[in-house]
Amino acid sequence: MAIQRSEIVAEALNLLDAAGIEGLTMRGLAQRLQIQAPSLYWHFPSKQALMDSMSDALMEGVAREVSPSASCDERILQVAREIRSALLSRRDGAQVFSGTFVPTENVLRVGESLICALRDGGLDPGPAHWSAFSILYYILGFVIEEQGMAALDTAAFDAKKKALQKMYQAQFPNAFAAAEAVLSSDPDIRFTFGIKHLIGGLRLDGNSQHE
Amino acid sequence: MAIQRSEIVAEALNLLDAAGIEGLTMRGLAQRLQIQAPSLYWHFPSKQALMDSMSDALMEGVAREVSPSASCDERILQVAREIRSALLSRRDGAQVFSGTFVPTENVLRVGESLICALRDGGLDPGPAHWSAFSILYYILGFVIEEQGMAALDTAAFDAKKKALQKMYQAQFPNAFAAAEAVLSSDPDIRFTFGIKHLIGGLRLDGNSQHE
DNA sequence: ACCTGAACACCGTTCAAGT
DNA sequence: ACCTGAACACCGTTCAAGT
Repeated sequence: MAIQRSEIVAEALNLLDAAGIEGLTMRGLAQRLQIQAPSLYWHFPSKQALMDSMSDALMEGVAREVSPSASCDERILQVAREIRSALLSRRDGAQVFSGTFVPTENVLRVGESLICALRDGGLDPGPAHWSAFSILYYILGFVIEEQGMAALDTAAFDAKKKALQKMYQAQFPNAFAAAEAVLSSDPDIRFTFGIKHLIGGLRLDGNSQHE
Repeated sequence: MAIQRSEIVAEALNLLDAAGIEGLTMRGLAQRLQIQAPSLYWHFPSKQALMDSMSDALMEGVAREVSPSASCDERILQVAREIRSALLSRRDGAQVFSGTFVPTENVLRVGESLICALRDGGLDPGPAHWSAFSILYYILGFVIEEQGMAALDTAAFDAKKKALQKMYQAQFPNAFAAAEAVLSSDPDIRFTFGIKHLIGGLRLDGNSQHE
């Protein structure tokens, strides 16, 4: 019985979880599927095409039901959190997703939900569109860094801290404080704080813009 | 006469320009330097360490002289443009820079300049700090995508457009319009529009917040 | 239509040994 | 201190051939 494209993608995500993006190899994937590596090239023209499908699959459950009664802020916050969760759900998920723009159904639906909420918030098409990208890039950048830090072993982590200590703290006091925060504060809290601030800056109707 | 670390980094950037991130190999670099690949491991413990140095070198000329007379908005805009230029100055520069946080002098100076401008704009340390990350992530995400699109040959580019056409335009009208814009509009204009809107949302003193 | 065997042209990294 | 030769353990991809 022939193997399904969807099975390959699902198993590729399992391999990603188990071995990280470095360990995501065509040979390793083939082995898990009990086929030979070249067979994969009948289903996908390249590893990149497979990773594009993985990116789409990552967004499978995101923005499925966006509560229409919620405020625009809340809808954006909800979708943003769902995107982050989806990227975090697999090791190095953000790195897989990053890179090239993939105009597939799941990705477009996520984009649509963000832009819709922004438009409902009173933004014109242009600003809504740029704002959606700002939000996506923020999430992607945040999670790439988050998963990158998580991938460091304690030795590498300490090395980073050491490198930072070696800089003159007095020379770049603000950047130093920011770097320390990245290395030590709770990412959930950082994410919520940052995304709320980003949303709060978008001048949507109905948020406390003038206070 | 022994080779300098800085020569290796400089040549690595040249190789990046010539061959892209896929073609950036220790063997290829060694050849350009007229040494053998294993010799590089006396100077750098790993390829990643070399790429960290490349990231730092990319930021070499950024935020060197930020005009103190300019408004906060203008200073941020200037630094943002310098960062984008720096990333664009080498093929796949944004991808090299992306990934792990590198707390080196050039990187910290760039961060410092952004946070300083934000603080001068009246932001408290926390918001200034998150806003700086939002701006950095926006730029990084933008340029990764920009360079990713540039790397597509015309066949791959057309394939993306075709994939987009195959989606029901009516299903995701806003995302569709946004995707079309990414594929066809001038990146310089898109960048300026997006970053200005992002800065404009930060509620700095002295910009037209209430209009 | 779907898969394999064998091969091509590479990788990053280690390590003993050279100078 | 700095570099080499040889090797280890891999890669993505192609392609003729099998079923």
